[in-house]
Amino acid sequence: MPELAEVEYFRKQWSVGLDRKVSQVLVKAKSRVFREVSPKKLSGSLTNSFLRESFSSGKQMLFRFSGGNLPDQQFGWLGIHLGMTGKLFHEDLPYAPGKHDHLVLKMTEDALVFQDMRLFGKVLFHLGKEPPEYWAQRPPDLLSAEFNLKDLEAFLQRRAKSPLKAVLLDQRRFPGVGNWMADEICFQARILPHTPAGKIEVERMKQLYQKIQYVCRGALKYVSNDYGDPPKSWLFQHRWKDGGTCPKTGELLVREKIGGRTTCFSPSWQE
DNA sequence: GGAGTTGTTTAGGA
DNA sequence: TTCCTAAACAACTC
Repeated sequence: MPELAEVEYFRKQWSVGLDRKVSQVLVKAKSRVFREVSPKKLSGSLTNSFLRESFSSGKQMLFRFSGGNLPDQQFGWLGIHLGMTGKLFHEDLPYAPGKHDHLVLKMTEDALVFQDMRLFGKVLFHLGKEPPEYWAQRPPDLLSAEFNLKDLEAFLQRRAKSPLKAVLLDQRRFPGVGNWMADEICFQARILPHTPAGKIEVERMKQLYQKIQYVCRGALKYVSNDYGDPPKSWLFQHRWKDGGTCPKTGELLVREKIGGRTTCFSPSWQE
């Protein structure tokens, strides 16, 4: 379930390859994950290069390579989006790619693997001194100072009629927020997910702003290091199946579709 | 066998 | 035009 913190967890799985040489690049060339890039160019460029650095921002990851076949003074920038079921992991060599492994970087001692069962993920590649354009234009991180209350307010006004839940899933403003985080934010801020974004009053807006940061920080703390779960006091632990109860009131949680996505909330707690 | 699934893009309707 | 919803993408599990 790759949202903000899961993406950060997966990014770190490839850190064993930092400053190691890519001895071989295996690609499943016809895979849908290469729909926006030439797998040949990617594997040719990265073979014999060194993994230097990695970044994550929202649900996007970027890996920087240099040396090897790459032109002098230029970097290879490998972008990965995990979609619904993508994962990054490392395995000891020798490693035989499985059915859903689309990209494998064989390093000195490990294989760095991108696996994706449902193929909603994608691979991007850019050659140049600077990161690719789409990376430069990504929206501000929710835990950065650039994400402020005023902008939040303005954005909710712009989508005044949409349910808050649907608005929170918009990656252009809430990078990294996925289905469970959107529900958790509504739960922690005590706002019902169907509430039209334009109908949230000033006090609750402040609460919402704080809880967005609280949920992002908590998710990173609990999930990004070892893929652990958030605490029992979070909706997260109770939301996945019918019959779960609210950790605040003990009442039955409600599950329904909002904004096209399964949404879980506690009616009396979130009023 | 049918329904549901953690994400994003697009087509088409309001 | 603008904004929103539903469908499509694909392959698994329950």
